[in-house]
Amino acid sequence: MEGECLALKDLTSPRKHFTVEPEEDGGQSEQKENMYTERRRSTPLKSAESAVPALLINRKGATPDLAHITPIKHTALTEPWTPTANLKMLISAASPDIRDREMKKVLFRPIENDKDKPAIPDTVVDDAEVDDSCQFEAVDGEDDAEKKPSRKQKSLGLLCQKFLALYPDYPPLHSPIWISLDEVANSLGVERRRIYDIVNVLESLTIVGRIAKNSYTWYGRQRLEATLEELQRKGRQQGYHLQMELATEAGPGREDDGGEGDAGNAGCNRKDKSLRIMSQKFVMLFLVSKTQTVTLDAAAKILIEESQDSSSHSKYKTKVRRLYDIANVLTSLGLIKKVHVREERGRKPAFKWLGPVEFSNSGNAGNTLNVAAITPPDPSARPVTCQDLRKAKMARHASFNITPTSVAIQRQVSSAPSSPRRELTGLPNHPVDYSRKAMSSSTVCQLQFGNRTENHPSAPLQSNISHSSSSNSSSLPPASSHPTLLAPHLHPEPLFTSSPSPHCLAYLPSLSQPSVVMLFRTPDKPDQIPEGQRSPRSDSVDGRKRKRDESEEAEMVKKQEISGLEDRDKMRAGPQREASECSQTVDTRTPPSRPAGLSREQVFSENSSSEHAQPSHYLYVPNNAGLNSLNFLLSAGQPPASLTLPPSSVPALALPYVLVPSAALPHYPLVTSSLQQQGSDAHTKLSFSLPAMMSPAHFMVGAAPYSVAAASDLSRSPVPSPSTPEQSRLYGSAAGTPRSPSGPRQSVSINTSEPLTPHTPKEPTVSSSKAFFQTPGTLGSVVSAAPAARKRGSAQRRLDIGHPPAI
DNA sequence: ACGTCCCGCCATGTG
DNA sequence: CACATGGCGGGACGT
Repeated sequence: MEGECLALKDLTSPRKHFTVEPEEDGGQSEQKENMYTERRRSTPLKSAESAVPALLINRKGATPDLAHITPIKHTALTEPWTPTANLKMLISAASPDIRDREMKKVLFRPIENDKDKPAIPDTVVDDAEVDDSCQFEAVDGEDDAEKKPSRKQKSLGLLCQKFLALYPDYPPLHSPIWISLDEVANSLGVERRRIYDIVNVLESLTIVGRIAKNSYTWYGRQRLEATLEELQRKGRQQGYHLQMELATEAGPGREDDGGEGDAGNAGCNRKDKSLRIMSQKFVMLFLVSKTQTVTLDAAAKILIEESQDSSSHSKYKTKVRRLYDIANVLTSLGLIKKVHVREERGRKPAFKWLGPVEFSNSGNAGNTLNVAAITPPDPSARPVTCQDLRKAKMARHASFNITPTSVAIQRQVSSAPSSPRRELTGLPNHPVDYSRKAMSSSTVCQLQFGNRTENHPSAPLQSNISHSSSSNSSSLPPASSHPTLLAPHLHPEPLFTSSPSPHCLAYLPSLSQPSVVMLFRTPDKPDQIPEGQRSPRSDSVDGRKRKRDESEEAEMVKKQEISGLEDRDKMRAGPQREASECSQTVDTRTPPSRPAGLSREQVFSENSSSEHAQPSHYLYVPNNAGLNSLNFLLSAGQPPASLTLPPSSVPALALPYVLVPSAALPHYPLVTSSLQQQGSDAHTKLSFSLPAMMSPAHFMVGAAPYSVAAASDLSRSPVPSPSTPEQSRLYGSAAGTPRSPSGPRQSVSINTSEPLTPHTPKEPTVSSSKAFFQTPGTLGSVVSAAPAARKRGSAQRRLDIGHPPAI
């Protein structure tokens, strides 16, 4: 026993955390509870404690128990519990160094980062506050553990640290580490209930994957980056960034909006509310946030359907509670830290993201990248689900709730590590890099990025939305936004899968800051795009597209189901890979000025050509100009669109792309439409009335400094609209503006008018659009399989992947 | 007094 | 039905 325990301990704590942490912490911390920092320290302590056989033993019983318990899991590896030893081994094998470094990084980073953060427009984060502290007491050391652990000592954050300490951040790929919840609970001396809380959050980040009933596989941080990237993508698709803005700024009240119709979403199953999902959503908020700081309040509101109504007040409280649980775990992971944001009203508790934001993943060369890489890589990726946001918003009307959709969340079960992931981001080496921040500030410009594309059918599938919702638009406030479509995928599926987004973004780094080029690709229909772009020829046809889409969807659906049933991993892998192409397109460097656009465009298109994925439209934002000046390049191909377009457009046919001044856009009304496709989905989108545009998928804006731009993407909707070509949606969101209070962005409307573009050097803000979003989840449901609905239960997920719970 | 959030009841799911 | 999960919120702890 002891040995065992010890082993664990050893493994865990010692090396990594300790060393590093202490140092840092000391400096800063003040008090907060669980910071990762603390963790570091605490860990040791804890570990000690826990380590101490006594503790464990106590709880659970004799050592034997432990033995019993444990055995199971590790077996896989080789030995049973002794495994601890194994673990150690693994760990060490894993390259402790790396881990350590990482840890260090992490640890340190935060601090640095914090400082960086510039002020934010609206909210300011107090740096000062930030501290991490370790307070926990780390202090006490060892012994006391037994003593009476204070409440803090029993905190989820600490517990999580202990948990994390048991396993290597980067376990060897081949040898999976099995985790038995019972064992862990025993070893950590806590009730299983608590372990569930931790594991659910970890699962949401693909740090662990569920295998079966009481067993999980430990993935460590290997997949983390990919997962985060995926979450970011999804978050953007969902329009969370918009929401964030709204929420942030606006007070309570209005944020909403949203939703619309889909309605569907509602399904709130247990699962929907699960910690896991909530965790993903919460993380998404950080990833799409310009400031990377999310207040609890905002998060709660966004995550709740209704924000704060009175009625919902209790909900709000509950949500906040859960967010604390999640935050504690994330803090332990070193992904966030607690800060306070000053707002008009006063200060609010908030959390700042310390993890990577930009995944540059891809960074690779520029562009390209592999999106594919991204997605495919891990199977495990988490399913995400997000959805809800919109719901939340929508919530306002009760009506929305009505439909539930199912979600299909299935969880994937385990995913095997199967595919080799790509490195997307360089994971391999260093784990996470938190560097991004730096980047943002300094580097800036290049964001490269990737894009992904995917065309893959899968996406479509997901997309489906409930029909019902579709109608929505009317229901909503006009403005609304709803919609985006988002991909339905969201939820249920694993991120990856869905993820592949349809669109590509192109970011042109080269441009100097100010200028940005956004490429929109139509997600859905890849086919079209390519064509259009390449040659002036028109493109095609909507009809065709649609069909395609539809068909694809159908396929997708099937796939999903299947996959669900089987393995998600597979799914992911497959589909995703395709995506990659888009990314290529961009070059990093493109010429700066706007004009360049054309050339680039082509470039892009070509690259992308590979599949369909090419961007169909480009949004070019000149440096100086703000959104105002945005020009849209539409591919000539677009069908109808051209017509509408203003002058420039006209030529469209002839030209591959049409540049549309932003100014012109206004003329075109934005429309939200929901489309339905075949039965299944309806999407709503925002678009200009112009036909032409496509739906863009994402665009990125690069701007300068600070980080990242926000991107928004849109979703994709595959569907062509029935009648119109509305393909385009816009969104706008751009990044950057610092807005302060400013604004009101209109929701839907695009930013065009707004200033967004410019990212100011300051911070990027997101743009305005808020809009839409929809619930992802709902959509996801696409599948609709009805059957599942009730399943929601936890268990099910694993097992059932396939089902959709729809409600 | 208030922000956090532990604790564990008990609903939901599963086998 | 027993067991596994995990939503949920009362109310305690910390400050």
